[in-house]
Amino acid sequence: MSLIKKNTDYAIRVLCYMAERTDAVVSAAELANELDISWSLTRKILQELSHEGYVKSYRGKGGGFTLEMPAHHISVLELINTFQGFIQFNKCRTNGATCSNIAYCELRNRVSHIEQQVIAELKPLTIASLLTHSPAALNQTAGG
Amino acid sequence: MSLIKKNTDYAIRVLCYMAERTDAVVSAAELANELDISWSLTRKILQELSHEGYVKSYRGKGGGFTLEMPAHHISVLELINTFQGFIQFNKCRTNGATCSNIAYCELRNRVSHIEQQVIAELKPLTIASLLTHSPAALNQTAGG
DNA sequence: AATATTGATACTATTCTAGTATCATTAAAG
DNA sequence: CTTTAATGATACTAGAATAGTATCAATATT
Repeated sequence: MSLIKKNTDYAIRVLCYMAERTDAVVSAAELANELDISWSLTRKILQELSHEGYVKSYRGKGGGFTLEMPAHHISVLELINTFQGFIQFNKCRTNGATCSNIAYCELRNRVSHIEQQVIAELKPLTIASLLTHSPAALNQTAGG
Repeated sequence: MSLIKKNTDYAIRVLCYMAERTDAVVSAAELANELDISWSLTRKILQELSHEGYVKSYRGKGGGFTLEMPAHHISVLELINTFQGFIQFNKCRTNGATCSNIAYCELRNRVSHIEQQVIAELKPLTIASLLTHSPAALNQTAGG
C-alpha cells in the first residue's frame, strides 16, 4: 500500500516538469517522452489536470499545456485528493449495531489520530517545495 | 484507502473476542455468529492466525481456538503485516534512471518520514490495549 | 490540405482485496 | 462403530480499485 499512487505520482512529475519551464507551452508528447510515461496515460493525466484547473490547454499544432497557477500554490495533498480520493484511513467495519467490543473503537481513535498526522505532514507540501531545496522549500518544511 | 483493511480488522475483532474469553475454547461458528462475519471467512482468518502462531487450534467435536499468547503480546502492527503486508508508503516510480527531477526525491523523503510516524504510532498498540481503557492500555499509550 | 495537437469518451487489463466451496482429518458423544 | 461437530488444506470465484489503451472529433498552425 503506497501513500501516493502511480497516477498521482505521474501528475506530480508532470507538474514539476512544467514548473521548471513556465516560459514554454509543453505538449503531452514532450512530457511523455521526458518522463517516460506512455503518451496515452500522459494525456489522461493532463486532461484531469486541465479539468481540475491546474493547467491550461492550447489546442492545435504547437499546442500543449501551461501551469494555471504558480507552483507554490499547487498542493500535493490536493493532488492526492484529486487523483486518488480523500485520505480516509478509518473505516468502521461494524457500523455500531454488531460491534461487540465498544472499546474496540479505541482502534478507530488511534487511526483517526494517525490520519490527522499524515494530513498535517502533507499539507505544507507544494510542487515548488519539491523542486529544489530552496529557501522557500525549507520554509515550507519548517512551517509544517 | 484505509489503513486497516477488512481482513486485518476481522482478525483484530476475532482476537479481541477471544481475549475476553481466555478460559474457553472458541469455535469458528461462535465467532462468526457473534462478530457477524461469514463462517467461511472466519475460518479463513482463523487458519491464518493459527499458521502465524497467534492462536492454537483444537480439532474435533467441541474444538475451536484459544489464544497462543497473552493479549498484550499481540501487536496490531504485526497483524497488519501479516494480513495486508508491510506498510510501505513509499515507492519510487522512476527508479533513478529516468528521474528528471533529482529534487523530486524530496517527496520520497517526506513520505518516508510519514511512514515512520505511522509505524511509531501503531507500534504500542496491542489487542489488550484495544480492549479497555485500562491502566495497561494507557501505559501503552504513554510509552509510545 | 496536411499535420500536430487537445477534448471527450469508452474500453481493456492488471492487481489487490474479499469471499466461498470442497474434501480430508480429527475427536467427542452416544 | 457411527454420527456429529469441529479444524486443515486447498482451490476457486467475485468484486473493487488501479492502471493503461484506443478511437474519433475538434482545433489551430503551417
